[in-house]
Amino acid sequence: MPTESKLTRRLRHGARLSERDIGQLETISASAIDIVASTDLIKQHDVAKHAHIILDGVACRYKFLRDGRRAIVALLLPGDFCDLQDSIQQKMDHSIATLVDCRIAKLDKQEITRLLESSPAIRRACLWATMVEEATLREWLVNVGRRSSEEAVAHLFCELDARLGAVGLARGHVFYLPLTQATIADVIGISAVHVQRVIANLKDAGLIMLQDRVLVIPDFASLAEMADFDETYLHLGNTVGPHEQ
Amino acid sequence: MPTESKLTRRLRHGARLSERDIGQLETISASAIDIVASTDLIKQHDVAKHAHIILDGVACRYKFLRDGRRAIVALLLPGDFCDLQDSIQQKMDHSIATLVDCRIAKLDKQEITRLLESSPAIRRACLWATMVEEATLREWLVNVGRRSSEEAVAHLFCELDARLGAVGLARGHVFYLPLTQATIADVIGISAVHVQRVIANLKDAGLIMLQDRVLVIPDFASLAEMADFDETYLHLGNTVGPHEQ
DNA sequence: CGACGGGTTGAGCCAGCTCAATGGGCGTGG
DNA sequence: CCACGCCCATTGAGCTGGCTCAACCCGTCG
Repeated sequence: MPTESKLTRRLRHGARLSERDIGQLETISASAIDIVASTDLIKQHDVAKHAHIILDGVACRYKFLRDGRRAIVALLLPGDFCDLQDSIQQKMDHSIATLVDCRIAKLDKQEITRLLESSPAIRRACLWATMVEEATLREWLVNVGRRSSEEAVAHLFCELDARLGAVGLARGHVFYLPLTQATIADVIGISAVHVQRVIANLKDAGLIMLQDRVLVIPDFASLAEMADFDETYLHLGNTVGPHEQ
Repeated sequence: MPTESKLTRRLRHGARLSERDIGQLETISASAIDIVASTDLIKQHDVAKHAHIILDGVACRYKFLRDGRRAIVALLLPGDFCDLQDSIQQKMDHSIATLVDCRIAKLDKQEITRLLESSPAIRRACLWATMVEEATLREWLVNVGRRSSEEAVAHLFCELDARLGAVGLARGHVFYLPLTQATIADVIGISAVHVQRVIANLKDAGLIMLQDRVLVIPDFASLAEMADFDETYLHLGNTVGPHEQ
């Protein structure tokens, strides 16, 4: 099945899905709509009416401080839920925006409930996704709080490689990196110009190649080593699905 | 009821609990045991066998980097669950340790299941607690990534005031602060020496008083203002329970 | 009484910041 | 088709918040 959606590919890592489950997910994926870059899906203080699922492109959760500083607190990649739990909740404590053109499925509360009640495997997969998201937040906190900027950027690249690889968007440690330096800066908590210098250093050290948004990690082990990257927190372990092709 | 446990007090913020629910929670609370400071409850890479609930004292989630740097990624206060979801999960991606002497309830998987299935209100409260934890992680990420060290420490104090207040451990913006400067440093991602200077500045500015571990916030609004503290993310809004005495 | 865990203080250093200017790619309007 | 503007990356120069190292102090506990 060459057309299996990113959502299915992602959730396969969280639970063993039946044919019927996959059918469900594919139906949802098929309903996705296009949304252009830099659109807010939900704004802080709004009440979430639907959940969003990214099928193509990249979005982020972010917060602004009064003086305009921005912090990005999550990157949402294909296969990721944006607000499974948030949509149950009351007021959003952050905003969500697309970073590039995206294809996104929207589910209202009813559809979410129906999805969650349709099968234990799907429920398990969604719970898994939530836990992975929380674990990722913790790892980012380490990244921002205790790693040098070079380690932090390297760590981010390792994480993206793993996460994109898990949905088939990275092969052989080569992938399209859809982030501007300013975006990376707001993820790591440093300035945009410093991102530039850090990337230059990583290039000089031969740890990465990056041109026209294509990132190549020639020796993943070295990069992971300098970044202190340990992918346990992504919990991709129980990969069940086919590593076809 | 002067002896209502911190667990009950905390979960009241997440759902309207019945007498029966409270009975459950009080039974659990009564089974708590004492654990001395600086004990690991669970270590990274272990598989969680039980969930822990803090009833007294403070614990933290933390991670070490290879070179010994430490990052604290959560503070666990009375009424907090340590690992509701983790205990469903496989390998821990972080450790949990007590920071001071604690009273802690341990639940094995069976007891967790029984608790969650005992009532929808309790289920809702636990879901709420999980979402608040995630929201707190996001706010910390902002703190560490985009706030100055003074703002960050001030923000932490505001958060602790709100969280401790929610379980009756802070009154009139005065509370016992059970953290060493080194601990605060690992929360904020700065050095212990610098914590000292930051606290000195906050004192000089008249924003806090701190002596013998007792923190007084004479003018909460001012501190919150400089810290850019907005307590939405703690979702204490739907307080239902009695604000007695 | 010595050791140890915290807090406090000083001095010098450096990672990462700000400000500023430059250049390329691309879309839009004339 | 060109010109303009905008977004993004790049580079230089000087500044500073927070760091490290190193004392020293105090209270507590064995």
